[in-house]
Amino acid sequence: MSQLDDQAFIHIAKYFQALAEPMRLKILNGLRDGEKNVTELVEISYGTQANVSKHLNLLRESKLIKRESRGTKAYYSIADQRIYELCNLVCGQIANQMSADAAANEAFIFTLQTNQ
Amino acid sequence: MSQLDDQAFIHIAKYFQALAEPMRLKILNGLRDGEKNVTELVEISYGTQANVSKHLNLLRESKLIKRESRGTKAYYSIADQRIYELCNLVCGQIANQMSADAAANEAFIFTLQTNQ
DNA sequence: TTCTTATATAACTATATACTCATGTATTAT
DNA sequence: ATAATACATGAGTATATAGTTATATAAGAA
Repeated sequence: MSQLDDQAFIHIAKYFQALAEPMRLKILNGLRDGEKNVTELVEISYGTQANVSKHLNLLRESKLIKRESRGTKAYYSIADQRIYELCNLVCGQIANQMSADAAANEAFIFTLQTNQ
Repeated sequence: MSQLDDQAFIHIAKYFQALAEPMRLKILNGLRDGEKNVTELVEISYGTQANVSKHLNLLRESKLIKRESRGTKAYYSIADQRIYELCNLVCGQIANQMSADAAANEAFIFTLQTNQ
């Protein structure tokens, strides 16, 4: 396998890594209906301000979200419309439809096939 | 956010976590054209036998692949046909098409939209 | 049985990262 | 200028995990 491939796999792995954290999924889910500032995201996610800020920074570095500073507040939103496909897959109503012990994978993959 | 949601996010995050590792992506990519045994996967991935075995076990626990023991060999394959969609997204020819410094994210998301 | 091949796993190390607490910085209001 | 609000960030801790090395297990061959 070429070094080119290796780099590709590293890139893609990092992409998934950004999505591999419950708090970050919560945050992305919270951004589904439009931009929110940090305080709002803290409330939604039941996290601490410091921790949410860090996750936001990581998501921004991963190009999943973008930041716009207005006054004293920082508004975050999905960076790229194309990401909505993924955000739908990951954060959609699936979460609500799922029973606690039903495999999340099932719902997730099912949605991947049918939602497009 | 309900505890139900929390559980869902945890499940989905674990799912992504399984994909968030270059070696595991290599392995999954190696399985695209059908089952392979451990030795073959070791050769493909340029990993050590012990390490590949561990990744295979993790992928199996995540239900991404399945194992079939025949004789002294263990053959692994994609566990669920539905996972091919994802495997396509992640491990497809994109890797070859990408230049080393081009953002992997771009190619990945583009494929998500067009590849179905 | 003994040897070889194929795979799994235990012990260990190194690194990454999620989290908390405290503090820094920037913007607006008084 | 001072205070208050909103956010970011550094230091430190705890945990998870990728990797190596060495060993265990299991099946087939000699």
